[in-house]
Amino acid sequence: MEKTFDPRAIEARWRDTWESSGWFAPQGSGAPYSIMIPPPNVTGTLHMGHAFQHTIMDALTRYHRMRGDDTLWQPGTDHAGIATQMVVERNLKLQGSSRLDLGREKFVEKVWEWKKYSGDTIENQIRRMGSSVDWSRKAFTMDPGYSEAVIEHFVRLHEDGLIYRGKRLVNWDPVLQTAISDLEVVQEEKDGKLWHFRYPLAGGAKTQDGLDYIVVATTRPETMLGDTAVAVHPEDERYKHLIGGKVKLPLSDREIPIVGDDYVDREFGTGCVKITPAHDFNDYALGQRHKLPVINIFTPTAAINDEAPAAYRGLDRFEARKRVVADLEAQGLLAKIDDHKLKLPIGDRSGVVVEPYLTDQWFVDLTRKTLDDGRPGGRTAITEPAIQAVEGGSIKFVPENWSNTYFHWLRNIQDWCISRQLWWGHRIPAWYDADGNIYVARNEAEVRSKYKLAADLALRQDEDVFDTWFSSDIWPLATLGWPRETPELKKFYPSSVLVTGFDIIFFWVARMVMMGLKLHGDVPFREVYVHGLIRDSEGQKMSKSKGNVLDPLDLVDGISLDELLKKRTTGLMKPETAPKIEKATRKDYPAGIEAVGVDALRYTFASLASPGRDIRFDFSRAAGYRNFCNKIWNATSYVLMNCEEQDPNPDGQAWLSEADRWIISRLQKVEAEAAEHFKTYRFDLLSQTLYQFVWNEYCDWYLELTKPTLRGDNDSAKRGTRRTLLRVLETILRLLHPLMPFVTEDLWQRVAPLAGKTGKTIMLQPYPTAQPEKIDEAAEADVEWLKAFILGVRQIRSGMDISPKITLPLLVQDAATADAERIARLAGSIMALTNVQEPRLLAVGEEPPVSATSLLGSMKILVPMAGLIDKEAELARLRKKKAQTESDLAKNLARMGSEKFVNGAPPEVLERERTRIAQQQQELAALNEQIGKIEAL
RNA sequence: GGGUGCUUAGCUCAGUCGGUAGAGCAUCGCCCUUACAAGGCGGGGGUCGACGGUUCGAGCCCGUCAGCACCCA
Repeated sequence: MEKTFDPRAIEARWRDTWESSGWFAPQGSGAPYSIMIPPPNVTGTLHMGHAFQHTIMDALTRYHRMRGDDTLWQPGTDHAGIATQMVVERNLKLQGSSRLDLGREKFVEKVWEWKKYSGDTIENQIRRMGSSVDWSRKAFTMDPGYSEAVIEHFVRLHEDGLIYRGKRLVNWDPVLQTAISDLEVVQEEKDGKLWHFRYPLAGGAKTQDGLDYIVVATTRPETMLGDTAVAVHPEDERYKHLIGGKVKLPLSDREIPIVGDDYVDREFGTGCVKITPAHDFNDYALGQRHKLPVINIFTPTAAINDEAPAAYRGLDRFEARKRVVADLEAQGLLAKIDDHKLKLPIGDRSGVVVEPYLTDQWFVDLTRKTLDDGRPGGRTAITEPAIQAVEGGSIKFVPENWSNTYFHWLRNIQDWCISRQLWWGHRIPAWYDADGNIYVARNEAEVRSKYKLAADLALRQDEDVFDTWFSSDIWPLATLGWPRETPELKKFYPSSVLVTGFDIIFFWVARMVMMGLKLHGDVPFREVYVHGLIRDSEGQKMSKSKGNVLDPLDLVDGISLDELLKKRTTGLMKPETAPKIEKATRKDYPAGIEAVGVDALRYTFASLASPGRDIRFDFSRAAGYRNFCNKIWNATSYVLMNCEEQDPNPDGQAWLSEADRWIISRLQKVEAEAAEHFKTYRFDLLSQTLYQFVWNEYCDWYLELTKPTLRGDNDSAKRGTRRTLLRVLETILRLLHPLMPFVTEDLWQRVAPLAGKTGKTIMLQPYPTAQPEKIDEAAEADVEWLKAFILGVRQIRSGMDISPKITLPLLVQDAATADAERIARLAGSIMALTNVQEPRLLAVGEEPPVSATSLLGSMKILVPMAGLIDKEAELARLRKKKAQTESDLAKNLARMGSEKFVNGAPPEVLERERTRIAQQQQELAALNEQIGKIEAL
């Protein structure tokens, strides 16, 4: 065996074997278990969040596969309409070309090229991480079959009257020139201005103060070109009398009405609000109530269009703002400018301010109870069932409180705008004739037959594509063959669990539930495990622009500082941030990043996966788990060295020592805990339990305790120990395998045959389960006593600074019968682990020589001081111990002295307290006696 | 404005049933002892954000406040 663990070689050895052997495909004879991967966007490469999420899914998948379940992990990728189109457009721009230069067909070809590149990269990353997805079923949201499903999805909803086309105010991204949904708009707080303008009153009207104008306040002066009213609160004494009158809209020379509406906040600004129905959602609603005209003043790129006065036409919205303000000021109509904090709606993809904009779009009805024709509306048919699925427990969120987020959103849901003015995506299956009639069916031929259209009637397909989420919302269905009733669909739908981040509960999770129920009558998954976000060590979100991203494979393989700097500083949207990024990177990773291997990285993710919490990624954790892998490697090396071909008669009679029975007993408890942690998705506790058991119990204590046995000459005991070493190790490897697949497979291949196991791979071996009958409390108590005894001796040695090479004499005073019996049985272990001579029990009344002392219950462990021990050091040690004991004892005495405690606490607590006090008093007496003796020297 | 989560050792975090606070990393001392120096052995380090309440007893339950993060409007 190689001396140290080399993750690279191991990973390379197993990756291909697993996949080419077909072991990732469903095959168990047990119950179906399935996980649908949240399909990564084909926008580039996978980041730490993906690696984290995939670790969890793979751990679950491997666990259930090992349990014999018929396990499917469905892989695939998402075409991610806007996001991918943007990436390709950016690349074109670098080459001096553009989407419009190429035209739709050529552009889409380019995107497919990119998709191939990005998709391959992503697949490769998934493979490298050891993710056991069933590649034979890999899917893409624009595969032909998938596309059919998307069309079916739309047509069915349309046939049920749940899809409509309408002219509505939508969020318009003037850079991408497409509508986007509410969810794709983020509100950002910015410092802005509040401009106050004078609008002259028409018809000689006057305010209460005798002014011939009113003042309106606005954060968006340019929209006044589209104003069609001024609104005041109907109860506002200042303006009440003006309602029904008009103002002369400056610059446009239109007269617009003054209306009263209680939407107006009297406290805000002047209490007079300009109303622009075409460019503000609230104004639009108010306009509808007052039947105001709607004047759209923007082009699709948010420049001023021909509806506005000639002077402003063609100006960009921000340019127009300056001009409007300047012109009003020139006319003496600018009253004042205040600083103002405002919320700006920003497109989450383009990063620019989006405009409320009036266009024709397709919507999914999610809000109507009943349709005009009496059929159920979207609220009844789609939204309510999705709420009920979680309320009624058909779907369970883990952690549970995410269901509140889910409910809140669904209960306040708006109709969903699903059309996008993009080129990359599923073309909407709707056709128009020259008269603007709309026909919806699966294809043009079906349109003609369905609507009985003449063969020569010219039809034009809708240019728009679907919102990406309108295709990913059927991911659990379409990947299994829906709308066809395939065997896979029957078996693996609903999937067992969805593993996802909270950021897409609305975008994706809720929509899958809605559509799964609507289209297939059942929920898409039984549980939703919601994990946190991966952040950097400072708690910042990782992003390219912040320069703090980590490529998971750079942790796996390691990366030099120079390489890392290059990666982080090239291709930045804002190249001027490069020096700052460089500085921060040099600070965080002065020597680059050391390779830790896949297993360690996965284990790190698991250990950090505490529920309801974001994760600060800390490299030192990964390094620690790399060491853990090495520890397992070396422990295996020891076991093999001592077990391989060591026993000519391995099946012979075996006697199990206390240590053997102890580790077997402990193993049962660990197995039970592991099962519990998997069930509750506590990968952090799982990793901790296994780490603790392997390192602190198996390696630190058990392996050490086997040494004297294996050096001894009791064949039966040696055989028992070898057998236990092997069997426990083999079990440990299986326990760890879902979290660290590579090293466990590699080691299992060597260990399993010796442990009497056969099989081509660990990944299809049964996951260990506890056998309660092997729990041995007596052996556990023996070993706990032994550990305490050994610790006592070691504390003396360490406290006295005695070299580990010196074999110490050892005396024991005041040993109880049970202690004496244990000493007799376990002396070999004590001697081996502490390098002492055989302990000698002092007879009753026998005066011991002056010694350094450790207490174990009522028993004193003594190391005679002659020639070995520093008087002052021992005194210091004893006094420290005494101080601790005194302080604890004082606390406990105070508690027992409290009447309230004595009267109120249950008897068992009081009993425990009394025992504790008695022990501490005894200990204190012993310490005092010992201190006195040494002081007297 | 409404909501959620967080605040525990120098750092990153566990803490289940309310019963004397744990891990990893870092740190200090000794040790290259035949599985492992990516290691072994031993040690130090905490007013559990603040205040109040419930309780015999609170890191944990309740309330108020502060700070941080996120979500929604």
